[in-house]
Amino acid sequence: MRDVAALAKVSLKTVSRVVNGESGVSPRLTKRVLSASHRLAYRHNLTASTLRRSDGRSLTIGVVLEDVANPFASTLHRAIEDVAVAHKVLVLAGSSDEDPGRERQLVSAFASRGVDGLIIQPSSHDHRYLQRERNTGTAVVFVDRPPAFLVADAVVTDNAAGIRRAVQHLVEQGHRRIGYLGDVHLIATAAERHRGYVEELAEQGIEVDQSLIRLDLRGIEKAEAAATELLTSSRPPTALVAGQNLITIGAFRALRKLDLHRRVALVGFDDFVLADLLEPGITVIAQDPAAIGKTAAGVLFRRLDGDRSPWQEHTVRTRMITRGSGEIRP
Amino acid sequence: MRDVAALAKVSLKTVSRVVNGESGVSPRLTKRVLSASHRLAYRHNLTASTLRRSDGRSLTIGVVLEDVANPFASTLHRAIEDVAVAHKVLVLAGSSDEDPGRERQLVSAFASRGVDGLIIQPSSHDHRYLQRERNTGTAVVFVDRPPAFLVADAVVTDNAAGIRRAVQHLVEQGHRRIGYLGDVHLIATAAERHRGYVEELAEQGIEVDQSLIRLDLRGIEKAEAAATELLTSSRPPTALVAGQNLITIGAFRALRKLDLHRRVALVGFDDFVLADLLEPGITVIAQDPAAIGKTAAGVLFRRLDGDRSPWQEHTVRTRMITRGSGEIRP
DNA sequence: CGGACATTTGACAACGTTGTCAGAAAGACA
DNA sequence: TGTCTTTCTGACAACGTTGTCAAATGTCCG
Repeated sequence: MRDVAALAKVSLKTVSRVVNGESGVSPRLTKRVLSASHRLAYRHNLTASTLRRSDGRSLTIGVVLEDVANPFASTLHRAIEDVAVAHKVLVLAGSSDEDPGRERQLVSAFASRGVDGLIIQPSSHDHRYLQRERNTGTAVVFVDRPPAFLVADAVVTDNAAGIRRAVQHLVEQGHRRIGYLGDVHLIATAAERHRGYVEELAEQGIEVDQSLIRLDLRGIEKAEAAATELLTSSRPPTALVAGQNLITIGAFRALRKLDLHRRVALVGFDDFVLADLLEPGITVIAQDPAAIGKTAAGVLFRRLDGDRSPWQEHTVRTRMITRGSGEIRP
Repeated sequence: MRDVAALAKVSLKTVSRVVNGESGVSPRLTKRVLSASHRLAYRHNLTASTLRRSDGRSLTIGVVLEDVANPFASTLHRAIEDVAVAHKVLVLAGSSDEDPGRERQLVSAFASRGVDGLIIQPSSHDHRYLQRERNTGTAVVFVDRPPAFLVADAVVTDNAAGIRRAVQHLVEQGHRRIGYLGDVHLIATAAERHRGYVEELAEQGIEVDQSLIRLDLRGIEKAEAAATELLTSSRPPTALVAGQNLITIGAFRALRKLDLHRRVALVGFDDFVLADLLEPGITVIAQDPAAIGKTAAGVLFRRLDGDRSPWQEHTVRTRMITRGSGEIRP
């Protein structure tokens, strides 16, 4: 910048003004500065700029995801990026692998780099530690799951309602023995979904049969094993509800191996690519990760723009996509 | 830091020494500083640190991907992150959407933030502009596709060899009329794959029939249309090679709709989830994005550690996964 | 033409840290 | 005890910017 100023024969401050697009520099000088900075291939140093600025903005936000390679998370990531780009902001992303310690490390590393805001898909079960970041002016928004022990903005799927829709749909097809395969119960969303299942059965006047429920299933293999167990029991279900992506795939694998995939109904929670190309196509309650990400980023930037309204939980609705597996009658 | 120094009754510089783990601070003072910084909830400001340091390291790298939500790219991303984490480095990620202008904007935004290195999945067809970043000490590594007009480190899949393996496999099953569905030819990897197809046919003594080849297919729909066209022509192929992920899916869709999925063979390039659950399972030439990412990040950090050896192109091998669709005989 | 006012420009300090270098304290040895 | 090392500590400047404030220049009016 000093070199540019020298070449353009103006002061440092004038160059700064031009670079930042501040008003009050005559066109003549602006042009001189621009041509000088172009000739010297000058590049603005945002590190120094951030340090000096009164608001300390780094034009960077941090995103903590369960795993950047997971399709749900990476779609979130992309939606956030699209909003960020429109604000000339870049995205630092990190994977927590469902590990609370890792989540905190990432937040800390982001904070050290002076991010303006954080979007967190939480793994931790206590977010009071984030109070410190908020006090220093960092905006925080949670996605996919609500925060614990901290009142904050969050954008979540309406999990219970989604599962209730699935159960209702199966009852409409004539099912009464509907099994449920759920994820680790400690995860707030998994608990919500299980709650939806229980509530809708009650609503439909069907008694909950614990022998048709398997929880704490992590990954395809566990789900496949649990589904196989249910399906080969003495009083098997005529339909299955899978509480998560990989569980749906595991359940389908089990159905296929037992050659029951055209006789037992299956509705999964969360859509996945190719669900339509399986035989039968898998009926799912689809979440909308892109909408979640877009909403969350929107909230974040509104906070950064000074929005001081009360913290709010935003709910993104699910959509049922019928493809065949959920329309099998008992 | 000033407050910590005051509370611990030491100088600023001593706090700095403790924070950076420099040697030569007595255990007594170290302890005092640590407890003071803990009491004040002090957080090291990496922005200021980067600005002042002689090497200017920001402990951040930038990654330009075609789309962070694309499975191939996000797997790359995750593999890079894992290596970066081990070096206490964070990852800024951005999507170029195959747009050269966007690629340059991202690189520029990363450079402004003082990234130590760049990993680029290129969309641009001229990378001379990166010379400037390299001159300022930023390490650059290309992934998935080689750079153009710039000699640099790159980590790529052995595309031609992979496709040759596919063709060879189909010939072994007795096929002679093998169709090829390829991606936009401007993309270096797509051209490589097409080359592999042509070369292997020559090797096998089969004449190339242009009526069996469709190039420049972008997305599932285009691929499906092209495959349908080939399959319904007067002299249709008995086997198809798909040059990319989405093209494979499009081709499979076409086969399914024409009810030819058990009569015409299909081998796809690049694996995808659930390829094993389709009927028949899809035989693919699998790339290894995790290995590409890991290798690229390894090269990058070696460069940052001072490796001055000549630029090199690293090749990651493909693997054929047979699942049924490629083993259909004519 | 002088004065009031608006616009444009620049000098200087400061952001929070680390590199340099010199000084103080502690230990070793005659 | 005095001197010479060695180890530890701190004062100060500097990194590349931007905020503040005052000075310089331009414009308009009576």
